[in-house]
Amino acid sequence: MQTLSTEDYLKAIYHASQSTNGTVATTRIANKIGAKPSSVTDMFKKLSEQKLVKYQRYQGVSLTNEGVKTALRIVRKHRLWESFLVSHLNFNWDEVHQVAEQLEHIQSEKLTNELERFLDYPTHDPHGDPIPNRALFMKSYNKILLTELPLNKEGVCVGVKDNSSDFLRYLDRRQIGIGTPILILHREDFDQSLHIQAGKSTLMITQKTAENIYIKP
Amino acid sequence: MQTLSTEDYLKAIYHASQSTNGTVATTRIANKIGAKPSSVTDMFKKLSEQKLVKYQRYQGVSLTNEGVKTALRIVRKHRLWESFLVSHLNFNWDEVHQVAEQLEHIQSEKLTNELERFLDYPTHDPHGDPIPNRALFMKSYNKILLTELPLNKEGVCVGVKDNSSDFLRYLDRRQIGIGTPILILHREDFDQSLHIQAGKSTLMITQKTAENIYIKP
DNA sequence: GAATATGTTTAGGCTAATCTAAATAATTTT
DNA sequence: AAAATTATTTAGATTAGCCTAAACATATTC
Repeated sequence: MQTLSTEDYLKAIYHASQSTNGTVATTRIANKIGAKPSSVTDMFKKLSEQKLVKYQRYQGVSLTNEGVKTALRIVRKHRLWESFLVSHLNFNWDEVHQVAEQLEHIQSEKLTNELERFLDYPTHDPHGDPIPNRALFMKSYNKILLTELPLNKEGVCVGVKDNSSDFLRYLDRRQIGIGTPILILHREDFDQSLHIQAGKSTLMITQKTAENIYIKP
Repeated sequence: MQTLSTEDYLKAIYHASQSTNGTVATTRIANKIGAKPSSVTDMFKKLSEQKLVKYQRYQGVSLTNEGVKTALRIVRKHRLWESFLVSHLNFNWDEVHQVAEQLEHIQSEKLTNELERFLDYPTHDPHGDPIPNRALFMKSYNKILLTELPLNKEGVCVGVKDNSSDFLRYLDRRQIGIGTPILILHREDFDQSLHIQAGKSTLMITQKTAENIYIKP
């Protein structure tokens, strides 16, 4: 049985390790969690005793198999709750994160599994991220960044990299969301800004925006 | 903003004070919470500083108006979640308590209010207890104990006093639930056991059982 | 490769919520 | 109303999770 805090650490380590092939540095987690590096070191030791991470002084941590499982159980709950909030409780995709951060800690296997059934076994959350199933297995689309989409080849928006409220609301205003078909009409060499067709409207977006949109070609 | 623990104390004090006209003794809360009386004394002092309770050494506590409001907000969440679990997630009425104890601490007004809308503004939870509305107002039936129902006068089961899983499952087996019409056919003077008509079946129940069933005459 | 900068850990403290054991107040019994 | 019992509070300790400041490794720069 984990505490709130250890669950937060495991989830943070899991997410951080996705982009770094396994091992994660102390400061990285300190920033994610909002704690000082010294506190993170303490927690690394504690998690290490519980065999949830492998830890060597000055070398960062990596999750053990048990640690990955625990993290995925939390990710599963987080994404199921986000889906519920959007599909049944009128939440917008930029509002769900904070509440799901609380709901992901609720301990009840029956609750999680029944919620999944009630939502009809969703495979992706409102931001396009894959939801682990009961066996903690998930498959993600093989997606690319919008910046990598060839000119005049149609793709579909299947996710976002930046989950901040600011970015998501910006996309709302541009009428870009999960499922929106997108086509690059022109790439401006000068500043890499893109002229795109998104759904029915054509519009201009910056490189920074394009770098945060995932596309299935 | 309250901690998990202060919320538990406020709820416990609220429930205890229902049967004692306001003031509640230290030991009473210690038993409810599962803590030692000395810990309860500490918490009473803390809640008193926050003006959520009135506390005088050796005289027990009573909730202030603010304290009552905070407690009712938690009761509201608890009962809404219980309703959700039973109506949409296939939970039985004896299984919901433990999970609702966790869900009641989730902080999001929007979540609570949207859940209430989604459930179509329920007035009572699966055990027949009234659900405070957004303004924290609730009205309960004027109900009596089954032991007080006159012979041959029909009433309807509208709640239970004992919420233990054992008792609720016993009622399930006897096919007694919220809404079941009940009639006392005969009262045995010797041991106060009752011969009753419950729905379509007639059966025998002990005085102890009858003392834990609420009836609207 | 020595000097500097950056990242990490250790040592020692703090707070919230709990505990045990002893002291004190209130209540009940004789 | 004194004695005995029960309830409550105080004093001092413990644990988890965090902090700051200082010490120590590692990485980077010259």
